[in-house]
Amino acid sequence: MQTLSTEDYLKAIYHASQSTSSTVATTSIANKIGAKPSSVTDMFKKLSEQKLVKYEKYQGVSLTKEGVKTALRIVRKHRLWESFLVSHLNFNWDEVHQVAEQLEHIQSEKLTNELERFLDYPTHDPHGDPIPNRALFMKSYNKILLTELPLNKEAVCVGVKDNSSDFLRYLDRRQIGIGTPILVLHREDFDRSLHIQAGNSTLMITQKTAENIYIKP
Amino acid sequence: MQTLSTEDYLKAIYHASQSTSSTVATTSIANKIGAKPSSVTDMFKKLSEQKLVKYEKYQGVSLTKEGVKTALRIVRKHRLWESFLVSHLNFNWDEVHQVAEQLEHIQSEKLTNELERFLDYPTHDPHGDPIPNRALFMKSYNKILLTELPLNKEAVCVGVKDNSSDFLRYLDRRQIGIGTPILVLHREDFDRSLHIQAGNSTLMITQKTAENIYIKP
DNA sequence: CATAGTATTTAGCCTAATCTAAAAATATTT
DNA sequence: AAATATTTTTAGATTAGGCTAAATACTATG
Repeated sequence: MQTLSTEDYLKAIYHASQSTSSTVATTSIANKIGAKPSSVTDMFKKLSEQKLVKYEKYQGVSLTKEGVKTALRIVRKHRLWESFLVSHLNFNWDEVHQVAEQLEHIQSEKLTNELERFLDYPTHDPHGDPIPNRALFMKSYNKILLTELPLNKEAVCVGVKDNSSDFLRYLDRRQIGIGTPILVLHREDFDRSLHIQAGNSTLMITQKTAENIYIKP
Repeated sequence: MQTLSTEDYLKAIYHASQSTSSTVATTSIANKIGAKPSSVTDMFKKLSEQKLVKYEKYQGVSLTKEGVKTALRIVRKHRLWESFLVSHLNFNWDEVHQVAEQLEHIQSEKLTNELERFLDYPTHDPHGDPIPNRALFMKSYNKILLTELPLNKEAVCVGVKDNSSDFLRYLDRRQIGIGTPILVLHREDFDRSLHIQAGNSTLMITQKTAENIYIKP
């Protein structure tokens, strides 16, 4: 049984290790958690004693098998709750994160599994991220960033990289969401901005926007 | 903004003060919370500084207006979540308490109010306890204990006093639940046990059982 | 109404999770 | 490769919430 804090650390390490092939650095976790590096070091030691991470001084951490499982259990809950908030409680996809951060710590296997059943076994959350099933297995689309999409090739938006409220509301205003069909009409060599067709409308987006949108051709 | 612990104390004080017309004693809260009286004294001081309770040494505590509001906000969430668990997630009424104890601490006005809407503004939880509305107002039936019901007077079960799993499962086996029509056929003078008709079946219950069932004539 | 018994508070200590400041190790640059 | 910069760890302190043991205040009984 974990404390709130250890769960937060495990989740942060899990996410950080998704983007780094090597071990996860103390500072990167400190930034995610909003704590000082010295506090993170302490926690690394604690998690290491519980055999949830592999930790060697000055060498960063990596999750053990058990650590990954614990992290995935939290990710599962987080994404199920986000789905519930959007599908049944009128939350917008930019409003769910903060509340799900609390709900993900609720301890009840039955609750999680019944929620999943109630939602009819969703495979992806409102941001397009895959939801681990009861066996903690998940399948993600083989998605690519919008910056990689060749001209005039049909594709569909399946996710976002940046989950900030600001970015999500920006996409709302542009009427881009999960499932929106997207076509790149023109790529400006000068600043890598794109003219795209999103749904019915034609619009221009910057490179920075394009590299935060996942699509499936 | 309260911590988990202060919320637990406020709720415990609220419930304790429902059955005591005077102030709430240190020991009674210690028992409810599962802490030592000395810890409770410390917390009383802390809550007093925050003006959530009125506390004078050796005289027990009582909630201030603000304290009552805070407590009711927690009770509201607790009972809404219990309702949700039973009505949509296949929980039995004896299984909801523990999970609701966690869910009641989730901070999001929107979540609470949307949950209430989703459940179609329920007025009572699965145990028959009234749910405070958005304005923290609630109306309870003018219920009485089954021990008070005169012979052969029609009544309906509207709540339970003991919320323990053991008692609730016992009632399940007897097919007594919220809404079950009840009629007292005979009262045994010797041990105050009752012969009652509950729904379609006739059965015998002890005085102890009867004094934990609320009915409305 | 004095005294025994119970309830409450005080004093001092513990643990988890944080912090700051300083020391040590690693990384980078010249 | 030495010097400098950055990252990480250590040491010691802090806060919230809890504990035990001892002191103090209330309550009830003879």
